[in-house]
Amino acid sequence: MRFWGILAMPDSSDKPMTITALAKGLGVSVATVSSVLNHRHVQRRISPETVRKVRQAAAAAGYLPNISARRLRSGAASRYLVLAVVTSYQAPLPLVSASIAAFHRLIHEEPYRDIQSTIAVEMFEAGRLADPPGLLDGSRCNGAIIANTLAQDDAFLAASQWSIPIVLIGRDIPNYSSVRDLPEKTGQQAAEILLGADSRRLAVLHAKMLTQATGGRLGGFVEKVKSFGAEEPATIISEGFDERDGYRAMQRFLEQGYQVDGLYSIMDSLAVGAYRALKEHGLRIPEDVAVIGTGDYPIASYLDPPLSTFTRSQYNIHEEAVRLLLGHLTGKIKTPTQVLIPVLPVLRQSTQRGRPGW
Amino acid sequence: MRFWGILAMPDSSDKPMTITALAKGLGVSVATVSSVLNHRHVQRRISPETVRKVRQAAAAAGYLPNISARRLRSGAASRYLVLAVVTSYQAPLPLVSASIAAFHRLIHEEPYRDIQSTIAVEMFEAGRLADPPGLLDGSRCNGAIIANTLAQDDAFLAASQWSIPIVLIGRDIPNYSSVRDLPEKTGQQAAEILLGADSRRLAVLHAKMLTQATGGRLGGFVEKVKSFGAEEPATIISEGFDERDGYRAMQRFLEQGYQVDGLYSIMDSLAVGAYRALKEHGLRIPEDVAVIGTGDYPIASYLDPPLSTFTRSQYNIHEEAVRLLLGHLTGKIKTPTQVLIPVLPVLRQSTQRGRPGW
DNA sequence: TTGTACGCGTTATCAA
DNA sequence: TTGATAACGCGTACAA
Repeated sequence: MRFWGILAMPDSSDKPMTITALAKGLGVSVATVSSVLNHRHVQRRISPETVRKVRQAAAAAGYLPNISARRLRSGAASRYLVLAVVTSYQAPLPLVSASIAAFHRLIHEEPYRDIQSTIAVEMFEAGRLADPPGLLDGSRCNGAIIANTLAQDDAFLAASQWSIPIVLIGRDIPNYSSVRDLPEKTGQQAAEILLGADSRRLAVLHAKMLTQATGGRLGGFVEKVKSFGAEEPATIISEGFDERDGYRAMQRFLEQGYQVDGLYSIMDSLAVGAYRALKEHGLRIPEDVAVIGTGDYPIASYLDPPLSTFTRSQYNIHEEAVRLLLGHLTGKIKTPTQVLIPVLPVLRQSTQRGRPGW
Repeated sequence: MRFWGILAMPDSSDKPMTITALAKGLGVSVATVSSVLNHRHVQRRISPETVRKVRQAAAAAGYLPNISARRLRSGAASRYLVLAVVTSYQAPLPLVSASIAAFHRLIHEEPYRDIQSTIAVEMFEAGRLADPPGLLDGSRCNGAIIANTLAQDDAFLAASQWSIPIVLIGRDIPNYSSVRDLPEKTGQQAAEILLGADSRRLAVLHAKMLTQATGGRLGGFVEKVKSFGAEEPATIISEGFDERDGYRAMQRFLEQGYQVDGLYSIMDSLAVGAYRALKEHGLRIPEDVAVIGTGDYPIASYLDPPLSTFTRSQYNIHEEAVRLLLGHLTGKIKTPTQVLIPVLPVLRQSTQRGRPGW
């Protein structure tokens, strides 16, 4: 009987298998094990019997190589930067790909040409940014972009000291570099546009979970409507962020008999769902209800009618964030830097109401 | 004189800066440098002067910590698996997030609970999968999912021997595990559906760059139309994959006076653009032109009219790929395994033509 | 207030 | 055909 059984034991306290342990168990040297596991046994002329034994033991023990050790040993490792995109499980994922795309685009540009890098995606439960290990002490990455934090996460950030450069997206915390837009401003503009389209019974559609960005838009919108002296806007709350969520929330709202002639959707995806609910209720856009979204998703201009919205600042935001992070890493930027991205309205047909000829 | 780390020195032969070199240059010990760089100088009671010197030297030299060494040293490192998602720059990025999402979802499920992992995103120029270093020899990751390969990449794969488990998405190569659907079948079904909707002047819309999946759909479609004895379908080729590309290609096609009463779009995103071009040309969907897409993007059912398409197998594909990879890593799966994901039509209004009452 | 030495898991070199 | 050992860069216990 072989004592490999130990290793397959689900007891999580046991150390992961290493080449050394494997070698000891088999009574051979680490060099032998290593060469077999790396297909170098031919050139090293290991006996077939040993090869078999090693392979079997490795498989039985569930051996997996330690990548950090391999990289360290390989030497090339020291030239690799590990850059992390940190986001919450609850956030819409396509936004992550905006950062990844920006990383890969920029890393090939001139000043960063000879940086070798790995992009890692780390995720945390919304509100529990403190959980993922190795972030603070820099044992996971050389630098990180952190997005989609909630208030608790921001508090954690404000209280933490990092040993690696960090760039925040969508919020501003003292001593951190950050990139964001002015969400309150966006909300205010949305209100102005709807009011300017002669809408007076306004409503705002947003997801249950609010970040600093979406919360800011909501706040700016409500505030502006009030200050205009108009009726306080109705609030339509969806479960999640996608089209279906928007559809359901809007449908429920209309079924309850609420009236609306101007709708601000905190995200374009929700507006897509709202479109359908409105149409199903026989309401015409923009004649009966003017609609404006946020984000300028690619589909916005292909909706029927084309959706008014605000520029897709996400792309710029992520790109600027990557630029900041690389700036910090290369020493070109030395102090915390805040970047503000303007958000501009893109007016299409969905808000052309009461203003023929626009 | 100062030397600049990784970046500023164009001479790529110089080694990156380490704390050892830093310490030597300053005439202090590595422990001192390390403690300063990790904010432990207070507890270690390093003199302010030394702290200042170390910080300045580190900044001047462009010192960046070696993450592999840190992870190795931290011990926790040995429990981390590095899992890579490998895709091409030219592929649509949201697909990447499908894999990442699947990883993060599954890694928290029961059998994998105590696996700690890092998700790395590696990208290559389409057709040059051989370029990114460290993939083959397993010095970058413990396992990888590879998607969006072109023919050249597939040839490279067929000829390579890997030291880590690999799962391919969308193609099938001997000795590899893979997950895919049957694209030819999808194309054939699309043809049947359009022909069944009494369309006879068919066209197919696809991007210039074809993968095994998109090429398969195209082939299956054309073949089926021919075998039915109908006129050979017109081919509409777009530059890229997004809505605008679809719009432009379709618009050009219609401007040249081509007639069409049934359109198969290889991807839903292209169909979104085609919708607008068709409407702008005064063509009604589905009365004048039946349309069917592929992918069941979330917006498909919110288009006007709702778009017929094929199930969004991407999600299942990526999830199954992750499952396979984890299976290989944990030793539960020992031999190359091929998984086929069925692709089912989702019939909505855009193909309800000539069949009132459907 | 600072320095020395060890070990993390690998692979390559040299020796046997 | 195989084994012992150095080295990769880092952080820290222990020593001074």
